[in-house]
Amino acid sequence: MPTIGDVARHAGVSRSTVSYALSGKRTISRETRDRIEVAIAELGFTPNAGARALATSQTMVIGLFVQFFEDEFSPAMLQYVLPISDAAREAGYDILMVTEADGAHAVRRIASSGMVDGVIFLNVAYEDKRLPVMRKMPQPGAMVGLPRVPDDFDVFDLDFAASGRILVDHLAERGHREIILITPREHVFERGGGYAWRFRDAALQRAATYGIRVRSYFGETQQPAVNQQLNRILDAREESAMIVHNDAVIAALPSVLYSRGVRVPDDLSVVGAFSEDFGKLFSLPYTAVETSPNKLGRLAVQALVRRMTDPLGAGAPRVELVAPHVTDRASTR
Amino acid sequence: MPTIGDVARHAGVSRSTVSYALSGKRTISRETRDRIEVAIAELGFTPNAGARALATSQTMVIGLFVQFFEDEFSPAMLQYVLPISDAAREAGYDILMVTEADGAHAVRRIASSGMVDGVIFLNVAYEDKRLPVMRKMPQPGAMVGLPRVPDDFDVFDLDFAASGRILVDHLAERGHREIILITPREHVFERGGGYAWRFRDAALQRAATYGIRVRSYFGETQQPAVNQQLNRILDAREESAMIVHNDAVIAALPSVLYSRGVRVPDDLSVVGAFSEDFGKLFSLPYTAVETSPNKLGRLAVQALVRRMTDPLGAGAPRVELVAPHVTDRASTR
DNA sequence: CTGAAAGCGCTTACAG
DNA sequence: CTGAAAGCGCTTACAG
Repeated sequence: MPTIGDVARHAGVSRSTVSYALSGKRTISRETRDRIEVAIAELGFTPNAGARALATSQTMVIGLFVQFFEDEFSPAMLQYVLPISDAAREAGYDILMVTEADGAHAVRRIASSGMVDGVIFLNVAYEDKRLPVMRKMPQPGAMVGLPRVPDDFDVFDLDFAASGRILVDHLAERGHREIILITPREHVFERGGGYAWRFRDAALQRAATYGIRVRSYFGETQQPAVNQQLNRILDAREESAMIVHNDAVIAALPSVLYSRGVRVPDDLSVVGAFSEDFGKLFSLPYTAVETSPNKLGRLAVQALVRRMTDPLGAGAPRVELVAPHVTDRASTR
Repeated sequence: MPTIGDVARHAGVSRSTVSYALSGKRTISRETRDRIEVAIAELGFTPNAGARALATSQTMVIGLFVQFFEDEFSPAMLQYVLPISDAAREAGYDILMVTEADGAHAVRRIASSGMVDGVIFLNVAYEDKRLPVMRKMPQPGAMVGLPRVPDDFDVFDLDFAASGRILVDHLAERGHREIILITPREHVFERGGGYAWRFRDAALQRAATYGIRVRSYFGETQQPAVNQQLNRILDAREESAMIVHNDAVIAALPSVLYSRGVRVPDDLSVVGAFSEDFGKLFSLPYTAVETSPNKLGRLAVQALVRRMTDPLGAGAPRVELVAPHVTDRASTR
């Protein structure tokens, strides 16, 4: 591969002049610039990224730390990854995607070796092991998911508490007095998936203010357990409505209801929390809180880019809980 | 961040000695090694990746070029990404994931700037624009998907022709004489998604040898078109069996069949082509050719790593079409 | 067993 | 408007 020295020789100028022509950081005469451009084109020159990174202390790479849990439903994650990748590219960054099981270890390896200018953590837990490690690193970080101690980082998440309340409100307004609530798996609560209890606790509390009775179940995540559990729950059902905060369960719901001959909303009102894309993927005809993975991912990138390019001007790190928005698909009565 | 010079000073040795202690490329006395280890631990030193890359011409990063098409079903892609990421890490590599729409342009940018030691392309088309660009680059590449001209690259794909045949055989053996075949969208054929016609053409040809009549449809990819089309097809159905080579259609099939009261296999035999994980995700109770994204991804990584670490010993690039394997889920009669 | 020095390919003050 | 030189943080022949 040709180097900047090859280009300089070819164009009959110094290496620094080529560099400045590339960066535009000082004015170059018309003829010199032309000669350099010709040389670059003829040699097919591209600056070496490693050398540039070494000289500038900037890699133009963002580390994206993905965390896959067995107790979660995998397609949900991709919805964050793609928009983040696209938004990063628009801002001139590439994505180093890290899926290592030991997230904390990976963070240390990647960040302290200077492979990235900043990091984004997906699926941040209440007590996330990656955060204390990252705090010691010089790069900034943006989180998707609300940790117990967010300080130092820009944090973005859906307002799950408000989401739980708004769905209870939706059912309460329509006269429902008894509701089934299906939450994430119990293990998600135990390992500190904050979204799980923020949603559930707020929903239960709100229901209490209406005097609504809620029967709450920890939903399954793997087939065939999902269908079996759903059938058991429906066998014992006395409620007129159902709130599903569990991706695997809501994805399986249409076929289970079909097979039982339960009609929505005539026999049962159903609401959930999932993104529009997720709903399309599984053809879900249910009114739901839009979880906005697209928006959250892009917000994280924007905040991170701001902080990487202008550390001082970016101000104090902030926590932004995106307000829920209900997409009415007429699945309640 | 501390540098190797800081470590050397702290340990009272030269920088080269620290480097050799790190790499193990020459013997270091017991005491020296201990002092260096202490210094590294106390300072929290990690070698700078950019500097190392510059000195060694090795980044220990693999470029993963993902291509999302609107006419394909997105969750399928993630099934390749994860195993590839895991396999790469096991071999000591990180993954730079590139989702840029203009794949050819991205390849040039990433490869010629030396950001990666090698590349993997997913979802390779028959005439893939990324390949001619990559051929001019010094790094090796591995493909998932069979291009028209594979030379220079290691290529891995499911043997889609054999897959089409084996499913026809499966139905023929059970006495079916009239079959519905649902293929990928027409646009997939037009833009050169080779897997589409390799499967279809082989299936049609095999069916002809049995004297089986096949009615072939280009399947839809987006709801609600998928369900509408399926209902139309089933309204006009005279066939006793169905081969589905279309992710969106097979995912939607259970609920459509439920809603129509069509029982599998009593009323209709169904076979498909999808991975075990995909089947679980959508609870698909259908006999199918396992598409083995896991295996294909890992094969690509292994071949690439071999070629990156031992360019000469790796031998000539090879094309490996993985033989199909049918997972019987008792959906045929 | 260890060190001094050159070199990887860039960028950017310093000088003119 | 342009160039010579130092420096980024490593690795690795060369020397002893």
